[in-house]
Amino acid sequence: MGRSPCCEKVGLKKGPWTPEEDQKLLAYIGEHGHGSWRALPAKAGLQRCGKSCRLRWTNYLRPDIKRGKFSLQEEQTIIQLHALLGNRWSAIATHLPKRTDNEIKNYWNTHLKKRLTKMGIDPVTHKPKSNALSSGSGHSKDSANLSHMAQWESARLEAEARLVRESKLVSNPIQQQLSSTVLAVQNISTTLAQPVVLSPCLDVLKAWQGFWSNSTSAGIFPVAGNDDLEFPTPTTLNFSENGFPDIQSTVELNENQTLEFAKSSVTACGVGIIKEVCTQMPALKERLDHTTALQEMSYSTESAWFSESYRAVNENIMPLSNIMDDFKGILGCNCDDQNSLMAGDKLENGDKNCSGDFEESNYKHYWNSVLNLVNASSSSGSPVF
DNA sequence: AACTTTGGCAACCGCAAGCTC
DNA sequence: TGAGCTTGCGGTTGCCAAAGT
Repeated sequence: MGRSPCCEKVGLKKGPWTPEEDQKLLAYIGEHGHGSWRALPAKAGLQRCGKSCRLRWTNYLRPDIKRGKFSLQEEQTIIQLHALLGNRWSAIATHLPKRTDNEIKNYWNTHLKKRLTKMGIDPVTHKPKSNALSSGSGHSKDSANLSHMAQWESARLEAEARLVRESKLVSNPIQQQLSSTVLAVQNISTTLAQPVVLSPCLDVLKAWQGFWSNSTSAGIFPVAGNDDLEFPTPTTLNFSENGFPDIQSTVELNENQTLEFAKSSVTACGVGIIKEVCTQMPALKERLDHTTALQEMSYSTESAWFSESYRAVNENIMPLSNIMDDFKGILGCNCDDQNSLMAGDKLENGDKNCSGDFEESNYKHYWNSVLNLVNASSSSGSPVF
């Protein structure tokens, strides 16, 4: 690839920006917008490369940047998102309005990472160091499940961020609908800042819940008996008291049902996680095809992708039980005990919990302890912080 | 007061993905 | 289709000021 270096020309200035340079850059962007960054320096009369200008603008000069000390809320958000996303600073930054990824990255490296280390928590794994070292035989599966949790959440957050960006640029009915969906999902995401760990099953299963609920209310599936979430025979998709599905047998979808599922999935949890679901299920992806009936949803690459995916489910009459098994396998959780997880009940041996509960419980307790320490130290001036 | 170490942060570097032609 | 270009991202560096000796 003949990629030309950014600052190949001799004579281009590097290093700290002067107030005069800042003024030139601000004035030019204020009047013309940045346009092509590569062409900007010459037009603005700057002896800088375009990349340097872009960095200066995005990390310092942009008017919507909040500077100064990070609030406790922001710290909590960073720590929790980092546990889920790792060093994906741009994704984390989307949840911290007016903070740049560079600023968050610096703050993590200079403050938060050290704090966690002092607390005996591995800032990479977010586990107590002793646990991280002794993650032995019995927990390997749990660790894998936890990894899946992080991957799912990561994919979802990235999709959210992408959709938010896109929604600012594109305006069509589907995008607007997605934008509102993203906002709703972000509201859910903000609960990450609370000392409660959301079950990784939540969004996916909400999609299923929404799907079945909408399908029955829309008459796509006949409802025998009542309007609640119980499912009629011969299908045996049941919902527990907390409203989460327990698929026990095969359900076949026609194209209309598939479309309804797609729509309700978007409504329930956004496109990103559905896409990730299908990514995790090669059987779906392998059978992708095109269909005019579902192309009405194809306003964006992602919606097209996932509508096609679910058409593939339809065409091959893939048993939903198989899909749900895949969900469970990916998540490592059957969500039978959603309430106890959400309520923070202590898990004990013998409980009917999913395979990932041990790790999830530890995870939850970890967050609580982290946040308690953060809160305590901020109020008492503890040397820990 | 002079020197060294540490902390904080802006900026740079290189890679990769997406876009355009 | 693929080369070249643009942009975004994450890791790293280097400068400067504060703190420590």
